[in-house]
Amino acid sequence: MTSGMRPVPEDHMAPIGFGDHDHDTCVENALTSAEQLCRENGLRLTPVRRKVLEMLLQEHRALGAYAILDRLREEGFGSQPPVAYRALDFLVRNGFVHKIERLNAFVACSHPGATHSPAFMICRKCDAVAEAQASTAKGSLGAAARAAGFEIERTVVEAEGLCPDCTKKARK
Amino acid sequence: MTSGMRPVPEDHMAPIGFGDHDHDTCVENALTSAEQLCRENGLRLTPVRRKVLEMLLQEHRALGAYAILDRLREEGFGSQPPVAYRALDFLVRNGFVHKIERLNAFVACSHPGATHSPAFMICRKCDAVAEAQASTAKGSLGAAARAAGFEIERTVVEAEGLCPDCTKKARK
DNA sequence: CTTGTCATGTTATTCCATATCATATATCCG
DNA sequence: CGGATATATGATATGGAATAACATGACAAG
Repeated sequence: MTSGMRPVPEDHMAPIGFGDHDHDTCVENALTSAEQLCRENGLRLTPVRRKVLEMLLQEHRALGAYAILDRLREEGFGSQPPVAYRALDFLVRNGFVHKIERLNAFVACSHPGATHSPAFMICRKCDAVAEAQASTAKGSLGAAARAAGFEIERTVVEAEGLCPDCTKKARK
Repeated sequence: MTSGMRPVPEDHMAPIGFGDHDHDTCVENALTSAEQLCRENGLRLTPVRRKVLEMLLQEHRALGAYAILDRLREEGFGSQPPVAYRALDFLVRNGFVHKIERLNAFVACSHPGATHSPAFMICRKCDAVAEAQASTAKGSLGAAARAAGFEIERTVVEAEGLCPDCTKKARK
């Protein structure tokens, strides 16, 4: 995704929360749009890469590299770590997937194709992950960085806590 | 640090950047104040824990658990992973040390004793780490979280980029 | 003294990640 | 077309991060 970036339409930004939605359609759409994005940008969404993206879209949770690897093996792909890591590297580099540093794990991006610095809400109970925009960090951290002479290139913002579902369950 | 928390005086907040400073004194002071904080709060800053804290204070960089472990071995402490991880756990739990998720590594806190949600600036070239305040994330992320019904308990904010020194060197 | 708690030691295992070398498959260009 | 170049996969090995599980020691409270 070195070129062809464009802001994503608002209506695609909406369903990034913990709410219910038509998951099959959601996965379908995401895969189709990923294919198109790759075509437009001369990227190769090879079978392994597509499979890994599909797996991550199926979950709305972070998957570890070895969980991914296990499933790849079941599907008849190579089963050595580099297979998963290379696919993940491609998907992360091109904005289809994000790494959750807190968990050393990966989630599908909620609105690929958009230039964005994501922020994540991670449920410590069920590992669900929701993506939001993190224009925020530019604010006071940006000021601190300017003051210190530090050049920010990338920012990781990850909030840990309880998702709506688990909050409800906890109250019972 | 379950009690006895108090805002840290402004003059202690200042030297959190990348600038030069009298390092020996800085380490000394930090250790002394850690000891006092522990005494006040009924915490035991045992030899291993003290040593680990001292090591982290010596560097102004993140150290991996195994780097720490190596040095512990040299100093005659136990050399199995749990030794380091337990000491680190204590230091993190009580606010003397922070974990840098991006690096799977640890840094000494710049102003322990203060209730704070830290933000970090991490140099991708030399691994130097500076700590700043992250009141920021409460802003737009907080709004997103409220909208989604997500209860934030902790926030990780880590900016990656080039520190002043490495920026200068890069320009040459 | 014994019971409980906290800290440490030790062994083993699991998970995360990458270096390296070999092989295959596109893609570009003469 | 055919060869050069870049990109993708396969496979082996290894290193680093993290924790589970079990045993021992130190010490304070009852």
